[in-house]
Amino acid sequence: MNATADRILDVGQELIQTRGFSAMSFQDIASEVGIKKPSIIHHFPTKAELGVVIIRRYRGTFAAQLQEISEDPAKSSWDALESYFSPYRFFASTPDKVCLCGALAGEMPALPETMRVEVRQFMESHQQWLEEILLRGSGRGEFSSIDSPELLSRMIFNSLQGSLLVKRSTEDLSQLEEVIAAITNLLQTTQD
Amino acid sequence: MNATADRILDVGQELIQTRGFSAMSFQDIASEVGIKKPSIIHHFPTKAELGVVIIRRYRGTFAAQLQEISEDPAKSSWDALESYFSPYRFFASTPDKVCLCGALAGEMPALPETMRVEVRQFMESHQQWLEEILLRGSGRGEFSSIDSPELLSRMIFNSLQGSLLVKRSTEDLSQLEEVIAAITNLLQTTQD
DNA sequence: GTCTATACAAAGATAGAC
DNA sequence: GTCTATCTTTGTATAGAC
Repeated sequence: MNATADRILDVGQELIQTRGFSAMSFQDIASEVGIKKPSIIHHFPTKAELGVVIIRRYRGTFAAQLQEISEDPAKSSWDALESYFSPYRFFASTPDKVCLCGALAGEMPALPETMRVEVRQFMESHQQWLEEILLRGSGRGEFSSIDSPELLSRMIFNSLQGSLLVKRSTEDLSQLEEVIAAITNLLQTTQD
Repeated sequence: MNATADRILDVGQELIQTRGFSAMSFQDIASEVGIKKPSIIHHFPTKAELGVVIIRRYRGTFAAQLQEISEDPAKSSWDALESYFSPYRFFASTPDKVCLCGALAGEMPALPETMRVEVRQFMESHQQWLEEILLRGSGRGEFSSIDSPELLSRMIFNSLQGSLLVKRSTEDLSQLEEVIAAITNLLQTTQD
């Protein structure tokens, strides 16, 4: 049944984002969905395969959104950047939810290789997208002139992911907003 | 025996930094140290208590180093910042080692409260130390004038922790150096 | 202080009935 | 497609001999 499979993916993703892949079990998912453990295994034969499907789905929705944002002629580079911040803002508004791939990055050594590949691709595609937006915004004169978009895109990406990581421990939900403010200042006033 | 307890702490910390607290077991430590599981429990009755002692020790050595750095009259604010980057540089040079508390922050929801308290204090003390260095360096004219040291200290701290997190997934060890370069540029040229 | 032996719980996974 | 029942492994932790 497709609806059940979708529920399993939804609940599984939620649990990874709040507790982590290692700490999440088939039993947790089963209880939440309202079925038994073996029913999950019927849809996803191993935990690793379930993990891979969850990440692929997550990557897919992000990829579609990022493409839409960068191809929208009505959006300035500032708009594009704001759109990119949006999911981080959502995660930051919750006490313990983080980016799916940020959560998985924290337990890379414990993940099966099939999942590590997916996480790596997520990271690389996001950094590349950011780099393109920076390059474009700088070229159009929307952002301050940027010496190295590659370098700056990494700092931005790392600080966003880092904010979610640190937020979980300090429970200070304002950290992300402060990082975004710092990034904004940076793009307005400096020649990096 | 004190030497055994120290070995347990060393190996336990190493395993948390490379694999994570949940993924690490008494068995892993025992094998590495060369003793049996119950011998560990004789020194540290529960996994939570072992975790707390490891974090306290880590916090302690960092606290001593940070105090020494900021009180050294021979060190400029740039020197202090460079010294602060040093352990991150070391972690970044390894394929999968991260800051102990960065690793633990990734699994906060799965940690016992006694450990969460320790992690939170680590994060807060580091951000505060950075803020003081920024304030001092800005006041002395060593750094560019900084509008909000609190805001900037958070971005720097989050981007450093984020670099280690992301490095693990991309296996691109140069990420941290690029972030440090961006921070340096920022403090030299901009009024944040 | 370290060991053997064991208790107990929970994990991922399989077999087979319905 | 979902279930009950079970296997196997691994985890934390305890009891008690040496």
